[in-house]
Amino acid sequence: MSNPTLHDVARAAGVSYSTADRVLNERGGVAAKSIQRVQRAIQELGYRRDIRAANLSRRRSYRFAVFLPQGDHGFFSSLGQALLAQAEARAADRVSVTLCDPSRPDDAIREGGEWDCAALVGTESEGLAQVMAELTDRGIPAITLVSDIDGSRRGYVGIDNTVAGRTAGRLLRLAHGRGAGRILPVLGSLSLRDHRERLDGAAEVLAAPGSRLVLLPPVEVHDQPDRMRDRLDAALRADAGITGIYSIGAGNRGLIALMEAGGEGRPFVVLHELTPHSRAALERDLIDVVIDQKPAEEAARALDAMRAIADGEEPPAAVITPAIFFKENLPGVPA
Amino acid sequence: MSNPTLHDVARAAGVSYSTADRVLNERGGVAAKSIQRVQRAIQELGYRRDIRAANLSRRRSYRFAVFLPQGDHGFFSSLGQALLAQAEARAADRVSVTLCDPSRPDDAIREGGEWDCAALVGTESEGLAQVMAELTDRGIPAITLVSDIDGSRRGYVGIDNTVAGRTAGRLLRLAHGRGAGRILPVLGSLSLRDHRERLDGAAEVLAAPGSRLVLLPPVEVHDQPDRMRDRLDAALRADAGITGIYSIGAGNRGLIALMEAGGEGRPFVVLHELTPHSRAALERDLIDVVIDQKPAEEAARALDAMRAIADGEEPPAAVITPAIFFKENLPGVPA
DNA sequence: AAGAAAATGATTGACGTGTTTCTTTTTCCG
DNA sequence: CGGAAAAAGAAACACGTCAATCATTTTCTT
Repeated sequence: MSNPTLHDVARAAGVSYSTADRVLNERGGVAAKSIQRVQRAIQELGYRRDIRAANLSRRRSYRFAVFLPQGDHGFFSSLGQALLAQAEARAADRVSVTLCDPSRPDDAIREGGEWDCAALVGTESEGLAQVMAELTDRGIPAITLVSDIDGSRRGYVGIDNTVAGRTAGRLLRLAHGRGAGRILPVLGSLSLRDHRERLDGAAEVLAAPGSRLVLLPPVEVHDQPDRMRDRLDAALRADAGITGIYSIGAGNRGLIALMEAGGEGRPFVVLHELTPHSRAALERDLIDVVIDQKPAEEAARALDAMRAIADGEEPPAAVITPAIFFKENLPGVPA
Repeated sequence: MSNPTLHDVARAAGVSYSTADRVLNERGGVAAKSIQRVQRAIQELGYRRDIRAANLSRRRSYRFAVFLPQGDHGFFSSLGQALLAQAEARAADRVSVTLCDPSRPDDAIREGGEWDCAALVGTESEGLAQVMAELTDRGIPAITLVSDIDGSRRGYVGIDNTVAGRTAGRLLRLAHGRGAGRILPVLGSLSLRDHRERLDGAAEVLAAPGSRLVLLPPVEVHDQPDRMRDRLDAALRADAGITGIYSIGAGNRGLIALMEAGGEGRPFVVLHELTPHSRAALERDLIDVVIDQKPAEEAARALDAMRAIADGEEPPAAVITPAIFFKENLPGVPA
């Protein structure tokens, strides 16, 4: 039989449907002997519960919360949009997503929210620990996005930031051929785990045998475009030998503006996240490489993982391979 | 109402459930006026049929066929495995996949197969046109994978091969810095559309202003490792100035063997598809870059598209962004 | 062995849609 | 106006599971 039902299982086990159901759904009150017989029948028949029928019956819906920092941050907003778009696309599966601001712990939405799973974007913001505690308190499982967090969580969806850093390092080395150079890393803050990991990854490759590149001490710009512009400008003036820039975090508008003003002979620039700004900068040869973590895919995987958890399964491993964009391989604008 | 049912629609339209059903499923025998009223109600309530309930009711299953060239071709076999694995993962959605050999037109499987949708891997093989005719004949919709095909098909899932070629070109330019060089393209056959597109993409970038690279005439090796090795060996001996190789198709075991034997001072090598061989070669510094079209993702998108078509929807656009792998950013071995 | 407790069986009505059959109402046409 | 045809309604069963209730049987306890 291609698709045995629970009735078939019950028959094969020599018990009633009720008993099979009690075993399957762990309702208790079943003799050990019967449990074994049912489980064996499940094994032998290769029974798998029809999730569609089950969800239909229990009027199941998937209510997910995503705690996403708000504000002027291109990547986060596009991740938010991708999440909402994905939820819309899965409306037939009764998936809904609520975006929450982690920095407002007493958010009304959060008060009333009854969620089946939550996702935390792992920037070490103030409210996040509080949110985690609250979720644990209420027994709501959580995964992390973008950057991992220590603590009890059920899975991580996002890129491997160390690998991303290594990628940047490799690209910088490629761009320098056999020549020497000085690379300036710019990041939001050293206290952010994802930034630190990227920096470490890059450092590893730049320090490897055969490299004639030097990684300078990182500049912290707190993801702010103006600060990015000022600090970077100062650093470039102070050290005329800088041949490469690795922008690890956000605030790249400031970097791009500087490159635009800078004239020819600019350093080789690698940065993260494909946004309208960075895309335009690539096209205009103001920067060289964009490493993108593909918010759309990340959103899809995040919902997959949260759904699996809500269904009581193990979330699938979801390490996203970041995309590398040059001027020449930009994706077509979706029609 | 969050999730209106067809009953709700019927009530809102002031007709019976039967009539609403007749309109929804286009069974005919409904007055134009009623059709309009029902459709308006669907619009206003934002009704969407619950596909799970619908599938449950009609005992729906998704039976897909994939026509995949067999034989000693790492990528195709990993794509095949990925497809089967994906089907297994979606067993709960009643998805099943049958792999067929396009070069055996009288295959027993193919004879008896009743499929809801098919996928054709678009290598211009002999049997493929016949398969397409057969499918059209039977009214089975089809999509293309890996390489597009002209003709009546409902969608394409895979990478943009022209963009992939441009990517290779850009990487080769990067690797040469401002220096000059001669690039040797190696491909299966110029009659294969995907190979041609990749070559064109690379040519475009290598011929762009500022480039000091020359793209040599392509060598055809018909995806065979020994031929790859022989032809490539001959070409490298004939032209000592070759500084880069772009391997567009398969048969890379021959290339890798040659690089291994070749000693130091080898050219910069870009090739396609991450396989155990190419991975090992990257790790051992025998080649430099692998452009991968991610068979697992391709399989997932292919099933998404086929399912959408089987459900009578428009398949989602699925242009996959190829991954670029260096030695430094190889994905971890899945645990 | 009687009674309590535990285990099991039997049955029922959802969930939202598909599908069929049969009846009733409306519309059309000569 | 009468009859046929078209349109609409009503009802039932199915799909596989969940969840609850109630009746029955088995097992355990004293």
